[in-house]
Amino acid sequence: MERNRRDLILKHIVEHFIKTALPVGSNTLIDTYQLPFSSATIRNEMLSLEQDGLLEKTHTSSGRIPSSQGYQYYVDHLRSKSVDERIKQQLQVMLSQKTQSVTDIIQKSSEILSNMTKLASVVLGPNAQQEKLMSIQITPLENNSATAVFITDSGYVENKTFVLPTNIDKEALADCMNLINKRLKGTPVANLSEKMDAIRPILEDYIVEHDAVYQAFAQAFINFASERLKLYGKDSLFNQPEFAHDGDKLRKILTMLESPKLLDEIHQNSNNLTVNIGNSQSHQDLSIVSSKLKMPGEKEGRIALVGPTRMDYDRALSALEYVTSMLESHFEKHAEKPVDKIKKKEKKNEKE
Amino acid sequence: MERNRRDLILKHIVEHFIKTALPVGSNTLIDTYQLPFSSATIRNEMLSLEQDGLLEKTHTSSGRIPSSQGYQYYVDHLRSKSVDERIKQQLQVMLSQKTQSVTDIIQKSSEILSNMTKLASVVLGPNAQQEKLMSIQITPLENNSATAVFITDSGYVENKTFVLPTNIDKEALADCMNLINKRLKGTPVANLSEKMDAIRPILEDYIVEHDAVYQAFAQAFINFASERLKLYGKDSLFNQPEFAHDGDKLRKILTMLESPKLLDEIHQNSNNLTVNIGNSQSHQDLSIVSSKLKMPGEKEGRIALVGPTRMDYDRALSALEYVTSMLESHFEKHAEKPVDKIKKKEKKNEKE
DNA sequence: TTTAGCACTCATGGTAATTGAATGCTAAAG
DNA sequence: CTTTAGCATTCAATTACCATGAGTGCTAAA
Repeated sequence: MERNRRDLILKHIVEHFIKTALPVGSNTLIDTYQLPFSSATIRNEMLSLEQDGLLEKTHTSSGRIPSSQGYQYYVDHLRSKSVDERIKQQLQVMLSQKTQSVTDIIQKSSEILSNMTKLASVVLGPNAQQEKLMSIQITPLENNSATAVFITDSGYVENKTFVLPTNIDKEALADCMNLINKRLKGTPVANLSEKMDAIRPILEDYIVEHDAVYQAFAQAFINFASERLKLYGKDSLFNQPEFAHDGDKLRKILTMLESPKLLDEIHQNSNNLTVNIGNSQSHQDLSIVSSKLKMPGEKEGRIALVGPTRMDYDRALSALEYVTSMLESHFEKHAEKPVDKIKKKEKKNEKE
Repeated sequence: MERNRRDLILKHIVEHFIKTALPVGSNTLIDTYQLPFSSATIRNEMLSLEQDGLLEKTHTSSGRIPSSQGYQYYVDHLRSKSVDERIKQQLQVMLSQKTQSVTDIIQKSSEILSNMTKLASVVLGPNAQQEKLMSIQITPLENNSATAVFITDSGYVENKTFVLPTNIDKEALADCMNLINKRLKGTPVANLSEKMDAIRPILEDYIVEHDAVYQAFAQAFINFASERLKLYGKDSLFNQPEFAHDGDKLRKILTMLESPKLLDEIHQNSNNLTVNIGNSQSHQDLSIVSSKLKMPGEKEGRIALVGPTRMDYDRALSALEYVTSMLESHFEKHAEKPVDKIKKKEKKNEKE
């Protein structure tokens, strides 16, 4: 009973503060939630909660706000784990659309998440370093140039356009491409530069400035190394009152959102679901919740929601859990019973 | 003589206001620039300038700030057209590096511009609608999926990953790809959906859910339509005093910067060099200067600098003009005398 | 035509004075 | 032993007020 009241009060404080962004006092609490205790009782509990490090005061005679620990406790024991019906709906509608690529789906999911939670959502693709190069294709364009397209086994595409001599022999080009393809196919991205080194002598036969080409390719490979990251709903953060009238803070956060530090922080987590409340060395007033996402082909990515420490953890976590689990089962389902898109000519009659 | 003084005063007011972001009064003007007139004279001129709509007051007894017209007049007649040496240097260093793709070069130029002007720089690629499809390649990946890569004649690459049946026949896939390739190669992006329609009956031979595939491809083609846009140095704007302590305004601007309206606005200009001072319906306190950029292959893009109405127009315009003209001549030079990257085996001896 | 002088305006910044939401504590009531 | 009522106290936030000074427009003299 006692424990219950304590928890109840903490829960209400956290949730009320999440809504209002204002320190919450004993009377407000009673008035809004019609608790069957007196303000004094609440105050006593709050004092105890504060002594245990779950609450904080902004100044001597202010209401309480949750501390990081308070949030953590709330997340661990108190949140209601209720998934917003609108998210379920939207996700279902989205997933029911056919002909979507994996990245399309993830992107749209991320947008839904961002819209519904009013948080910035970050998608971290699988680490390209572990992927294998599937194909290199060089396509001659008009005007003395050619585009090289690199594809990894998970379907990640990187491309680079080069200027070529006007009188380039197409055969030589094709030869060159075949050579490179043969040697590099299947190589993990991480070992690409190494392998490039090995072909270098052979390259010299085809290419005058083999050093230049080497560097150019190496550059393209480095691009693979940069994490594949998408950021959605950055704007949502603007509407958070804690940032609205503090241009300075807002600025810091926005720059931070695009810094690699954030990536590191998210990427380091390998747990299924992680919550990072204000611990973020990158910025104090920021919290990150993230979830692992198994993608087709044994690849693993992460989806994260980033927002102010005072974020609606219940909503964010529930939504995140729901979305990732739905996505995973969707991917599984479609791996087993794939959409019959392409068939042999002979199978035509099986249609429908 | 009179006209001269008037202009001189206007010039100083504009430039001083650009520096300080503070309304500038008669005394300040004399003190800072040691003008050989009395404050009263300046005041008279300022009054006249105000009556002509070139200056404004923030309140009855404040100094003057330039109006949009004032800026416009300054841009048209008063600016010194001096190019910062550092830009020349940086650009030269950048261009001297070999093995850079066209987009690399443009991107880096844009970054230099943004750094040097402290403005956000926007790069608008050529309108993909006018480009022709050069090649469609479908690469089967592991795990029942395949990536389709579309390349236009200017080297723009679009890709899409699909899930495929586990038991897909590679031959059928190759056939299908060859068919699509044959029929679609050379088609302007704008006519792509139309042409797709034509192949539809043939597609049915290969593909069960030809409608799904049709839609999927159509979707990819639509992506071409979306302007190819890069935004750099957004952060630079944060440091502008007019936004620094007005989170609300900053928010509006940032959202605006990523809205399609901006694109439209930039894209509608076809002039060599355009200045858009506060006219922008998208946002009042924003100015856009943009310049046409001829890219290799008769393609045209635009580079724009976006910033507060109170931006250093001289610096911005000069830098923009300089950079675009340098880029164009660089592209021309390398079209005529291209880097000899690839050669036929037989030509090996010509090396160096 | 220019300038000196002057009265006037008004944003800016600082210092009270006031308010009120919250607290902690004590002592009584359950 | 727990809860509650009552009360003095604290302190952020709001408001009021005043002084400052940069700036203006206007008039009259140079």
